[in-house]
Amino acid sequence: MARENKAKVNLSEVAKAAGVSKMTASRVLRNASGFSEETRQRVLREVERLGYVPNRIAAAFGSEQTSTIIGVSVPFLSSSLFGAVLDSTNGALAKFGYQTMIGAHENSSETEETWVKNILSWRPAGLILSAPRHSKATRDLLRNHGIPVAEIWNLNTSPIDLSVGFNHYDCGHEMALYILSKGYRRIGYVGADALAPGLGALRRKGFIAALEASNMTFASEEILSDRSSFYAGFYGTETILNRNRNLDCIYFQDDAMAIGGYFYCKSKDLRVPQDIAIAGWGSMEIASVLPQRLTTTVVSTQALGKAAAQSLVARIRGEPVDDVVISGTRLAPGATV
Amino acid sequence: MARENKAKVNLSEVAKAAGVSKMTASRVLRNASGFSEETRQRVLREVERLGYVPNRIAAAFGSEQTSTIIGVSVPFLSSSLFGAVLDSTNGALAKFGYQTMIGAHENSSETEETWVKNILSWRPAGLILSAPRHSKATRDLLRNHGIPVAEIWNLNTSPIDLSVGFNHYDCGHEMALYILSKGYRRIGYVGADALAPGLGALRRKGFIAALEASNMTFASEEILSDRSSFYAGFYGTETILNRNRNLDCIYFQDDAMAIGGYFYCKSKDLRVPQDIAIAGWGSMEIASVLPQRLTTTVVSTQALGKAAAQSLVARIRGEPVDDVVISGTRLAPGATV
DNA sequence: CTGAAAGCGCTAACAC
DNA sequence: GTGTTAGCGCTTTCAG
Repeated sequence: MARENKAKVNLSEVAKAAGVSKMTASRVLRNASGFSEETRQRVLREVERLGYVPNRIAAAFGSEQTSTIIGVSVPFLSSSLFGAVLDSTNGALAKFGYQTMIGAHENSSETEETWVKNILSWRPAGLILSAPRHSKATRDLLRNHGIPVAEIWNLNTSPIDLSVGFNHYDCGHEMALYILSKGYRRIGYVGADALAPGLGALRRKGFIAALEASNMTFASEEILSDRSSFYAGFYGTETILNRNRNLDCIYFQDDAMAIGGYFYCKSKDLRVPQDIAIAGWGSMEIASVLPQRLTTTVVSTQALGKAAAQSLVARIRGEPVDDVVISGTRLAPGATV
Repeated sequence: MARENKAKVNLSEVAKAAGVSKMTASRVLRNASGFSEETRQRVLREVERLGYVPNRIAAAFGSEQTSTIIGVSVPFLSSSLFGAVLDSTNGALAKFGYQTMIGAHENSSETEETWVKNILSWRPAGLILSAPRHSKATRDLLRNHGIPVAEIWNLNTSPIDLSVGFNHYDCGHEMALYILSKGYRRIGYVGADALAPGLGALRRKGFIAALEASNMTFASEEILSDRSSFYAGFYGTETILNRNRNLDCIYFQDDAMAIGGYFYCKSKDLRVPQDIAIAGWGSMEIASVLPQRLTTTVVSTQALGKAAAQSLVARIRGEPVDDVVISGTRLAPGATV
């Protein structure tokens, strides 16, 4: 089946058919002012009849020199946390009339840089970035372009432009205090971002700071060179417990790993939290059906995504916005600590 | 911080700086032929020096009348199954030099139609759709445009253009035969797509066909008006078991629901599969850490996404492709049936 | 191997 | 309320 060129109807033809000028037709379609109701009707009828599909490429080109495309980059499109962010961001942006162009940076600044360069050539109205760090080239590029940019996920107090994020450091710090308050003293850490430290590393730092304030430190750590997953948590827990059978609590990089760890413990008939306590971060839907409620930090990825979209759009429109927005988190005590 | 207009460097300036014509610079940048190595060096040096960012909007506009944008629509961006599809599709498309523009149709033909109309105005090179059905308007629009379209997820034997999918009907049929072979006779079904039947409904049909061949039918069904989730499975199982305590097996719409159901059963101290057997569809990463291996149909969302991207690109390039590609599925017997 | 001219489909600016 | 005139930054001819 060869590709043919159909759908060639353009504004001129619509205008001609409606007996008006291109300009008037254009105004009607953009809902600008400057046409009578009767004209409107006539133009819209022809649009319908001819099956006219506007050409946004031409529109973006011929006008403001910036499209209604918004580039959104996340670590992985298959991440459950970022999937929710994408969903709410995309929904909010669509309502504002923007289209989402996606990218997966895989926690690599280089991959992100390549993507940014690429996406900028589409003259997007704005960008949403989620990587904890950007290469210098990326930062320079964005600054020079003067394009609205919302950095999300991490809270960046001196953002390129805008920042909407969670305070990961505080999350870790708070969880450490909670765990200490419950009397645990031989605490381990299991993560999976050895190759490309993400925000889990920042939570870990906050956690360690709280430990050190009590003259403690992690009794053991296991940071895999992997991507966070249920199985990584399972395996990491097996490894750390085989090395250090004394642990009475493990803080995990996130809930997926914590749940994996939980099931490892269960598979060894360890009682949670009596034999070993478990804490995660992030909250996952599956937690609602598990036998025990997981102690974790609850975050609203949906709220974050929406807030980011709103801030970015406000910035694009030149409306006043806070440069830094903190998205709330809440330590949710469960039955596993 | 007001938005300024920087990065105004365009091809002309690069060309002038390099002492060549726009055309030559253009050729170098597109890696077309027709320039000397020395010219190439000079142009690239100026590109670097001036921080030139190509304008793809102008390029798409000025040339083939079709961009390198590919529109990809999935039910939800936060779905774990479709997240994986998106990830592999996006990765494959990026390698081919395409950009992904996303949409979430939420299992509504209307939402999809709106999105398709919108996306077509970007003159995409192709589209990937995942909805089981499209509105007539959508189908007409796509046919008239003659744009390459890959319909994924469901296997459509008479696709608009291309189809890459799983044979959901067969999946259900096969699972029914397996369950029957294990001696189960009082089988229930739990789903969550009452409002907008998706492909789970097709698996259910295949399952029923196999039951009917044995003069049986579902002993009980519970199809929630909800979105599939772990909790929906938990709750649906509670509902169906309260209504019919005789069931010896439940076939779930998908793994998320099956896992939710599994934990409901566990919470009631039901033995699986002795008291009640459980089967799902789709395979999820968490299955690797559960106490019992779930009996399910394993599908490769990654393979599907990649295959779809490859077929679509081949079609765009005018290379020969199979119109219909079946992505394999495999019944994986576990410990829950 | 290189360049000049034309034009893609739309919108901004200005006239009427 | 409506039309006219340019021109956005590229690429596609077509000449050299």
